Amino acid sequence: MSETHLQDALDTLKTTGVRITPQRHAILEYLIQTMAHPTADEIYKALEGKFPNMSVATVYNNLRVFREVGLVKELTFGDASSRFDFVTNDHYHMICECCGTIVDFHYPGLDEIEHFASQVTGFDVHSHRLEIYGTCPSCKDVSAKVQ
Amino acid sequence: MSETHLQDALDTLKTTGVRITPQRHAILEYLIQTMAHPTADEIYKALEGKFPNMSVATVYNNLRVFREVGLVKELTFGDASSRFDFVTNDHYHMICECCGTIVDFHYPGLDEIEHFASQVTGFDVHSHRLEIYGTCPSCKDVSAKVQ
DNA sequence: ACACTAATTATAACAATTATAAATTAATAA
DNA sequence: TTATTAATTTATAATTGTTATAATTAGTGT
Repeated sequence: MSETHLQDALDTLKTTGVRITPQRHAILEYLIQTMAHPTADEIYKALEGKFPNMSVATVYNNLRVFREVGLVKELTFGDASSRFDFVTNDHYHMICECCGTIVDFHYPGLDEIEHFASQVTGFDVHSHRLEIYGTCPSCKDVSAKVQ
Repeated sequence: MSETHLQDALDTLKTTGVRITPQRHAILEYLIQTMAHPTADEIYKALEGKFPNMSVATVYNNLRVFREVGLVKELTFGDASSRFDFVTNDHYHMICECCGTIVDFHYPGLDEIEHFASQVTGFDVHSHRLEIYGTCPSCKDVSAKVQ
């Protein structure tokens, strides 16, 4: 399954005329395999073993390329650095305000609100972004024990 | 109307034990009056005339204070700097991907999806964030003319 | 008006990201 | 397969948004 994701991604690069370098291959592979919505620096550190000479700039450059081609989404929260998410089917993010964990969940698209907003504002709608914030089960446990 | 907003905000500061300084007064006033969802730097520049000696740090510090007290929301998009929004009643943001304009629109809360997500993930839900991206009417006009 | 403490200022530090230029390399066609 | 060429990587410096620090200033309750 993640194999086909990788293959599809590589095909996308090919058809859009983006060269497939070992670094790009590795970054994509890592993004697809991880569940962690990593930062650029985390990706950089994760691939340090395989590519001791890789520059941080390469990670940033390629994440930008992937985003432009639509393979990757950039998530910006309040904190310092962006997180990156390989684009699969539609899903939203539930974020723990205590420990920062991000969990994916699926929900039917919010067409209704998109349509409403378009009517009210006169904008053409392209996309939307939704995140839900709360406390994850394990942080709930911890705070229960502390009390 | 914005008068009462300001008064309410000052009351909130008083009851939470946050000192009311001329700088804080001015920042709040500016945030309430503007429709522009400004960045910290824009606020700083807007108040330069009134407070020639004010430091950027003061703007950042006070925006953090206001956020902690619940008077202000911090909006982080893909671009470099955060934008700040005085909290009134619930509204969402429609953002033009062409020129960056942010327009508010009202919509009944998304309780259903919050509840669903809570069920699926086991999180306690605190809040959510929704933005819709598109093209504003004036950018549509421009691109129509160019063609 | 005084004292106490928090807030402001000026400055430096920091951290994420981007720009630059030289060296390398993937893709293409001969 | 090899030569060519333009894209990519690397190393480094620069930039920018934001935060920390320490000294000075100024609100607020008495």
